[in-house]
Amino acid sequence: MSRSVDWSLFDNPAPLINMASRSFARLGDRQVKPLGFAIGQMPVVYLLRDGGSMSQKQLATLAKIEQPSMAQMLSRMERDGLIQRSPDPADGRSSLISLTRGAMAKIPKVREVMNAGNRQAFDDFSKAEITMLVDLLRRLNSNLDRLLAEENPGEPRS
Amino acid sequence: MSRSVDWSLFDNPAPLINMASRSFARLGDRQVKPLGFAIGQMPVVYLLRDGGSMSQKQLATLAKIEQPSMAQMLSRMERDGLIQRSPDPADGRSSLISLTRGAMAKIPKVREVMNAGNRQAFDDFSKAEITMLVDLLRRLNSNLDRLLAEENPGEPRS
DNA sequence: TATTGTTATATAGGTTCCAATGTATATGGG
DNA sequence: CCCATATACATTGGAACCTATATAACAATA
Repeated sequence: MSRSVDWSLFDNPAPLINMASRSFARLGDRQVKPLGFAIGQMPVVYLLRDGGSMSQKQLATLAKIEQPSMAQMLSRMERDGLIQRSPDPADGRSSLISLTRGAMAKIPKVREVMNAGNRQAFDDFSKAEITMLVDLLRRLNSNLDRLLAEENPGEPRS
Repeated sequence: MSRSVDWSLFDNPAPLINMASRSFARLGDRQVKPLGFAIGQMPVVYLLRDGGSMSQKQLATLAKIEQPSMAQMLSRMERDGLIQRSPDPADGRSSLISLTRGAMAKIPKVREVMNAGNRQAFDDFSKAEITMLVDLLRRLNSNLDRLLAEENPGEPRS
């Protein structure tokens, strides 16, 4: 009677993707937490890694998360001494965000552990298989973006 | 100078998977919210869909989320009239969870909209490509599980 | 039976996401 | 110059995860 109970629950792409996403997050958090970072902060670190600065809006757009999520994350990063804000001389509403020297100094180690973790996760994958996976995921994401944009009466275009 | 800024951020599998997971969640939420469900509740609905009942622990294990996450979700589902708890006659600590009649009645429509959404997301994918994607994801998940289990001094085996 | 350990839930605290809304600064047209 | 609108950011509230503990019932044993 419990024949198909826990079978097809993880046979579809969506739950598998959700599962992988959570596992990556847990694993990544373990890797970068000793360095004082969280996994969700990686896009910000990446975007500001060469000492540049940009507005909260830019960061949210490039990292593809909503502005409130970015605002919340930046306030935690500021609290933890990872970023600093300086008023934008050209626009009184916005401030320019950059990494602190302490955060910059830790970037090499961050790259290192992240790369190591990635290698392990794709241990038995051939280069072709990784390429294939990335390609399929990119197509899937573009489909999903389209669906989200379509059914969202919000912003048809800019 | 902004040559590689927003390029390689989404070239690796992990961020692509995270992105897809979030998109699926948003899309799924839109689809099942009119029916009174949330996307995260789908595993519970699936596991109890034929009127059976099980403990919170079983649900958490089968849905592959932690027990506190399940507890929190079940309390929301109870609040929303989707599930009911009855004391387990055989064990005073646990209660048996089952779907309410109202929730059961809505399952066909849930299946319908979920299937439709899935079809759209994989619109331009061949059957072989979906199979390939599922296969790659399953392998990835098993690698990730292994990594999480290894580095976790917590539960070696059960 | 009293102690000790295990198990099922519950609770607390924190992160990352979302939607919706408020606030303050720019900006462009009358 | 003033007002309407657009924009940048902040705030609120909620969902779905996590880790770490507490509580209470059960189970095994000394």
